[in-house]
Amino acid sequence: MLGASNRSIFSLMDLVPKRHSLLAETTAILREAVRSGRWQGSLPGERKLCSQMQIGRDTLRAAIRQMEREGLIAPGQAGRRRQITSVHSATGVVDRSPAGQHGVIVFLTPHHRERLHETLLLEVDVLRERLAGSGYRLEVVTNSKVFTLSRPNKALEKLNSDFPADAWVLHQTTAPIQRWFADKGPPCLLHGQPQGVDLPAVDIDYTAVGRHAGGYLIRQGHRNVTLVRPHAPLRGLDMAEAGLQNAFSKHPGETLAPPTTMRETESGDARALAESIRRLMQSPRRPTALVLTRTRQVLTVLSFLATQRMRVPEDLSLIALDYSPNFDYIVPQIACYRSDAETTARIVFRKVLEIAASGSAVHSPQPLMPDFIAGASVTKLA
Amino acid sequence: MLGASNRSIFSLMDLVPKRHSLLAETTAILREAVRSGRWQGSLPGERKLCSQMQIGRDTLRAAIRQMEREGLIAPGQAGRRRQITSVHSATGVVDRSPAGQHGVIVFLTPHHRERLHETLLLEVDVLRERLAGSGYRLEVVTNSKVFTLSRPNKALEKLNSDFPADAWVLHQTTAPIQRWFADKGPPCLLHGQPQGVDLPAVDIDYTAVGRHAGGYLIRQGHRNVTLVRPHAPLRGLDMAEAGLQNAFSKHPGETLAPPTTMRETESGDARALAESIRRLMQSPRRPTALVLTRTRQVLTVLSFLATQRMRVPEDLSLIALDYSPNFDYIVPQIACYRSDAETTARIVFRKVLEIAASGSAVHSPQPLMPDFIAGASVTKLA
DNA sequence: AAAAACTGGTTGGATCATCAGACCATCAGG
DNA sequence: CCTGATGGTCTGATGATCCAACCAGTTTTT
Repeated sequence: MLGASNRSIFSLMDLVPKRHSLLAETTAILREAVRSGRWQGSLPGERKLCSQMQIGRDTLRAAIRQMEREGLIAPGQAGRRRQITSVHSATGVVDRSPAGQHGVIVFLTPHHRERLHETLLLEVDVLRERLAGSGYRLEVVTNSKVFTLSRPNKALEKLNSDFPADAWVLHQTTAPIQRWFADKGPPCLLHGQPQGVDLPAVDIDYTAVGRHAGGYLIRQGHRNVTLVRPHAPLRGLDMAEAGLQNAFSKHPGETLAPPTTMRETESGDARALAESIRRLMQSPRRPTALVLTRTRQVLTVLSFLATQRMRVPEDLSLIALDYSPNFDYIVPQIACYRSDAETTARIVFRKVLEIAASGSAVHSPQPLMPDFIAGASVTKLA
Repeated sequence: MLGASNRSIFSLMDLVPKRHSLLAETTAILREAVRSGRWQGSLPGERKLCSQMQIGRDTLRAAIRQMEREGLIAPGQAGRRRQITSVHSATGVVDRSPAGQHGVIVFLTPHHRERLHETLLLEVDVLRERLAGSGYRLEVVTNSKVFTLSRPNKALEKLNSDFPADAWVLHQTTAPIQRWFADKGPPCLLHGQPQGVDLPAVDIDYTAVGRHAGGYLIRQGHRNVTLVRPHAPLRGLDMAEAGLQNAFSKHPGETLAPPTTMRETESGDARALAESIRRLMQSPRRPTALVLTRTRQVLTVLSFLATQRMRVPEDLSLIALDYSPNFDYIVPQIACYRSDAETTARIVFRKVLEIAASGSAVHSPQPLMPDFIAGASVTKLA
């Protein structure tokens, strides 16, 4: 008997207390009330309603805004009461996650699973761990064709029926995918920048990062800078580019030429990037510093420069807008922007849990700002 | 009934959302855990507990204070763990709860979680995913002090009582840890080489890898080779070293000087490794090729050589016994040995499931053999 | 026996959800 | 036209929660 003493009947899951959001509860109750035809035609006034529900007006309005998004209530007009548009529940948003039952969250990413960025990999793992503690299972869908199709609706419907989930986490998704989810898709959280849709999102403030990097390079004396970005049409990249441009255009006391942008080929191939860098370094407008948006670009550029017997930062400065633990193993320490995977995972976890439980969530109040690591890969010019 | 009046069937109560307090939930959960005899004698430390429960320390302490008032827990004393006063049914009465009960598997690794090798990270995630599908939860214990202690028994006992698990996966564990588990520890699976104990293990055949690498270098004309290994006393490293030596000593028709070995400093610091490489390259027995056992060494060596305007493979050939997806982004493609994380995870999954269910498992018949990727980082000498 | 690590206790400052109050422009109805 | 109700927006206050320190003891490790 003693030999079996270590067998545990306890799961760590038992230890994780459930977090409740007043907003989520409010939304659920309000949705049910509208759906069951409690009010005909229009809602009571906000002030009266929140006194009835014993909640603040902000909370009530957040819940109402959410239902507007779901199409249950028409957008409000000043002076008039809100109109109820539909009595039947849109997409059957039933009350979810009765205690003990297992829910499913799907994480959708364009990358191959084996090629997932280590920070993202860690984030997914932490997320999976936490979700398991709250009774949810995380499915990771990688390398789906929905990212390559120009008209992905059919594929998305199929994907959605293949993976019936309580909520989706959409990582680096394109505009058409986001639009489909916003229109008729299941509850979801954007892990990346929204592109013309109104969906809850969690992401880094790439504009601020780009601007900071630009300011730093300017202070270090760099006037000829090139940003290297992947081919993908992601808004985060646009923001980084805009932030960088902004830093150069708004620089006081001196008129600076705007930084240039180099787009990678669609394949993201290392050899192709190396060839582009070679041409760039031989061009008349040879930059003194590169702003890299992906950690893999750091490896490619660094190793390519080595083959040309060029040194970082003497011959070319590098600054990365992303971070990888591998940077710590590179000898001229790479100047970069580091965000904590566990922190991000925790935020995503809370939001996605709320979304899975209530159907949607309030929008993130403030974007994440990573820490700047001043490495030795940027040299100070005279 | 149909003729019922206009009088509303709705009560105002329906509209009032419930307010939950995290503190109340926490107290309830904690109380139940103590009452059911989850921990014997004393509670885990506050910091560990709140990380497990995913709550702040203040919240946890408030809950504990409440239970002190109830008399379930003795008042705390600085320096000592909290004692459970109400000893209730300490007998291992296994209340076989309904099906679907979660088991717990613990994955023990010496590395920081943020520094986990990407292949291992992927493997852990796949393992967690599969285990979740079989009703098990994977807990990852990283950076534990049991790896640095010369006599870790006490710490292991504490660890074991803090994490009651059905089975353990021991990644890169030292001999004393393995001995403790073999003697009185719970069921476990070694993810790495056994060191003087008889425990089920899953690992790569590093002897074969080392021998193959040696043979390949010899065929490419290299006669002066150095193996770079971390400081850790792991048998896998010894095996790789022995395999390499073996290839050189058994080479037919020619008597070769045995390859040398370079041990990293204990910290595994990039700058320290770079300094060692510098000395090595200036020594009279300057090697023509390095055999690297860790992927991070590839990054450090590569980037350090670049600072010296030395090129790979013209000035120094590199071959890695390990693999990282990042190698694909390095321009002279790194010769390396790649093993599939998903395959490894599948094997570990099956074994650990067997161990968790039965307490032991048959020993693995065949060790894993990774694929050799013939990269351009090894040059052919005359 | 000294050093290091861990323990409960305490503090101050952050963030966030929520609330309450105020102001405004708009609209309906007299 | 006036008046009151309505949605839209802003402010500051508050409490729950978290986090990073620091402290003074105790245990563990060397």
